[in-house]
Amino acid sequence: MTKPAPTVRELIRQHYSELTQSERKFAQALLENYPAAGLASITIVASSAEVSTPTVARMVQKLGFKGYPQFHQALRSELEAKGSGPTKRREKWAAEAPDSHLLNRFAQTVTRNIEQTFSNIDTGSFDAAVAQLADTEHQLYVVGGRITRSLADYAFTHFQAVRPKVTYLTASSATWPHYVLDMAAGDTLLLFDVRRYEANLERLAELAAERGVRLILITDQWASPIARVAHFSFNCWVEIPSAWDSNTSTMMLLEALIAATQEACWPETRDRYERLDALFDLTRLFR
Amino acid sequence: MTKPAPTVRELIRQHYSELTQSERKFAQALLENYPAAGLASITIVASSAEVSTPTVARMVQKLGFKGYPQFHQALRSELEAKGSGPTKRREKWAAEAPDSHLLNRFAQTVTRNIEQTFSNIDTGSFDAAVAQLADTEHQLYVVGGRITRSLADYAFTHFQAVRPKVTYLTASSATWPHYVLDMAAGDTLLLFDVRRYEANLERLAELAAERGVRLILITDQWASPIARVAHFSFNCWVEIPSAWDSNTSTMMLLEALIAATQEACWPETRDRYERLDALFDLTRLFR
DNA sequence: CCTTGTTTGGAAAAATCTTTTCACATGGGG
DNA sequence: CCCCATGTGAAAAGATTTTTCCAAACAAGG
Repeated sequence: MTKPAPTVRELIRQHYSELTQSERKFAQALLENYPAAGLASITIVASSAEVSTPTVARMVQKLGFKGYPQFHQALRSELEAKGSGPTKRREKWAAEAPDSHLLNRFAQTVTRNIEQTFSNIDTGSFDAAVAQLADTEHQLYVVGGRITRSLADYAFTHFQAVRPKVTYLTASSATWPHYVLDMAAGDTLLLFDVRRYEANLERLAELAAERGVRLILITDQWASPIARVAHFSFNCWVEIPSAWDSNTSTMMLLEALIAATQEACWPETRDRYERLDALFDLTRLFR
Repeated sequence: MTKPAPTVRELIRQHYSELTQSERKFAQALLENYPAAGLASITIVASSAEVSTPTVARMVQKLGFKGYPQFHQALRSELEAKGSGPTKRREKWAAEAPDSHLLNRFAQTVTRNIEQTFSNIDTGSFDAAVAQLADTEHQLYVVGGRITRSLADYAFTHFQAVRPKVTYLTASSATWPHYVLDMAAGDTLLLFDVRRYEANLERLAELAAERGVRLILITDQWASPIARVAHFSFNCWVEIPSAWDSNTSTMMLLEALIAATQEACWPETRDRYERLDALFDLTRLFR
């Protein structure tokens, strides 16, 4: 069984009575700004607590560390543990299944990907991209790669319901130039490109960018080369222990964009949904 | 007025397109364990990200720092500012965004859906369904509804890579009888049907069931009527505060099925992937 | 006022870390 | 197929940090 590894904070409390005056001065400074005040070099840390370097060195040894680097390392480990701590780790996902069941392992990995994806979104860019997607004055084009084509398709289906002037660039890249023909400055192109990145897509992005089209790129954590010319790019963590990549986080980000766009386009969108429903009812009558 | 001093996270996003491959590798490592992963010495940080020391040194200069110590200092300042801020640290998804931001609300709802979905999966059925999907003796058909068509398409793309004998039933339900013609007992039909449930799909399911085809249904929490004739059904929680349903949990379940099927079909699947890669390389040569 | 034991910080030596240089590797373009 | 541009890491050079040592300062008791 492994020992619980006491935190530096606990160690200080524990050894406080043995500490000398200067050492206590440093201990106070550290506790008042924990743990940041202990993460610099010993010289900086010492001078900002207004004690000498050897005082700090002696003290960390009293706490049981071999030297300052070990003390430093301990603080960092604590911080790291804390970083992954607040995220409520679900032990088991599928009810009565062991942790080792593929379902649980898969759920854990993908959840981690989702967390990473969302915590790395810049809300400013997100809002700006949504404003772009909600600009119904201009055309919105959607395109995806070999795998992400399905996501582009999903995006198209929903955006078409949310707003007018949406065009889906078909899977066959041979026809893409036809679409570029009609692209105008101010239009928006929503691209999906996860590895392995496709040269055709990149070329399309360049052509569109040259014509003043605003590019919104949804890519993976390693970033497609298109990121260079895109106005907004969003990175999705997609890696799973498998021969292919998981697009659950991609899907979730896409849906977030759709939800935000819908909100931005309200109430015109509500009107569209009502008309759409009416149309579905009509097709049912015909049958 | 002092400048807002961008965080290192922001700097990385901002300069991401200029970064080289190894630099990105380090950037990823840092983002995944932020900021602890950047608070050690440059040598330690570099080796734990599996890049060389100069790579890190060059990168921090690209970010605008004079050297590694300045970068280190910036990270510590951020940490310090965070620690002295409001102690009430609620779980946030998008960094530095208020809880009320759509992104965070959306993430919370969808995460709840995912939890519900996965904790309600019966692992026995899951394993049995996977065995069915991995049965390469028989044909596998995939079909989806108006919205879930994209998911069916995604499923098709991946299952086609994993195993032979996979057929995608096109969007146009008028042609579905043609496919039914060739369905045989023991074949598998993977159906997606979330509300609003489609009569065409139900009719197709009945026809297939009559012919001894095994039905695997992926539906929503309220269950499509097809569940009555399906051999396995999986319910995905899809409700979000919106006019449409979220299919992130559906996507995740689908990917879990693909991952499990891939594992069940190994090593034939590996062989297929290798051949697929070779074919892609060939098409690149043609261009 | 002296003595003794302890604490403290300056300074130098030792160790470590950071930066720069340079040669090799890699991959795209002619 | 070769060449060139760019990216990468090994290693040396330089800078900093960590540690050790020691003398000065200090407090308490005789």
